[in-house]
Amino acid sequence: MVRAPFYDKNGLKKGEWSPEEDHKLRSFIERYGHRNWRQLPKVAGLKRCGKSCRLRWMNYLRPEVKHGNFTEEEDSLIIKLHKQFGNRWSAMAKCLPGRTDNQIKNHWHSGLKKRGKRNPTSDHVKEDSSCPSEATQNSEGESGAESILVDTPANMILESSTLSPATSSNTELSSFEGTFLPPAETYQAQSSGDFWNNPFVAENIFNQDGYPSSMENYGFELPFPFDDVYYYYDDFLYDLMQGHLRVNGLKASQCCDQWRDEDHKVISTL
DNA sequence: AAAGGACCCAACCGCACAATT
DNA sequence: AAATTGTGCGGTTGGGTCCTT
Repeated sequence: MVRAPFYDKNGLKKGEWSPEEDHKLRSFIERYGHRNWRQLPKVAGLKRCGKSCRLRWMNYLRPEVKHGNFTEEEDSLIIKLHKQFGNRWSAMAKCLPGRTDNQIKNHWHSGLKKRGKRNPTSDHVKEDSSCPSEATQNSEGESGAESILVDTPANMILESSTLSPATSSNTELSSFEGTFLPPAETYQAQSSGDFWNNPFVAENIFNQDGYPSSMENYGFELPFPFDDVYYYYDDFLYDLMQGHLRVNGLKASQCCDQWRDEDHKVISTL
């Protein structure tokens, strides 16, 4: 159904996502959110580019994404919205809760297009006040749709990078469907740790099988294979440790310069 | 039953734009 | 102000499945 997995010249995996990769990505985002897609795969231990991770999450793994056939109601709404928005799939997606721009685009090209042309006045859906009108669209761009999105609790997951239930890392996708998600503030309070914002505590980062912790000797752990990422390890760690990581109670930034100067041997002295 | 065309959809690519340095 | 980086969007592709002949 989808492209067979392969590795590009940079060693990044392309093509179909394995269940294990899905699990890693989902677990990581549920726990730490997504602030920086480019760094995320490195930290989460995925051999994927950030763009690929973002796409997988946005189009498939997000708990609020509906999987399954479009209803008649949805079909009619899409036809109507297409008249209003043209091929602006993301704008249309904002009016169809649980549907992604990619889903709508695919669905349109796989039949609805013909139906829309064949039966141009067939929409039996009432005027949807949650979507910006043509006039609003023209004068204010997508602002109307944006405000709707941000106010919806389920969409907090999109707007906030820090949310995530700290528990459910093993939950299957289907179990999320229809789940009401509390606001982001609640998640932050419940979360076991915010990888991107708060001082990082070693125990909070998962160190999965197959990803040995090369920094264990220094009192903290990181979740990816040392050998695979060593070429960017220095810069990445430096950024990572700017106030986000504690080693034996000290902010990593306090020892970072020393660590560099002494060729990475410093931390044992702390 | 087999062939082949149509359909479907996940994933990729390139571009544009906003934010940051 | 210019360059760089990160993100989002729309178009396209690859390949599995379904349907028709």
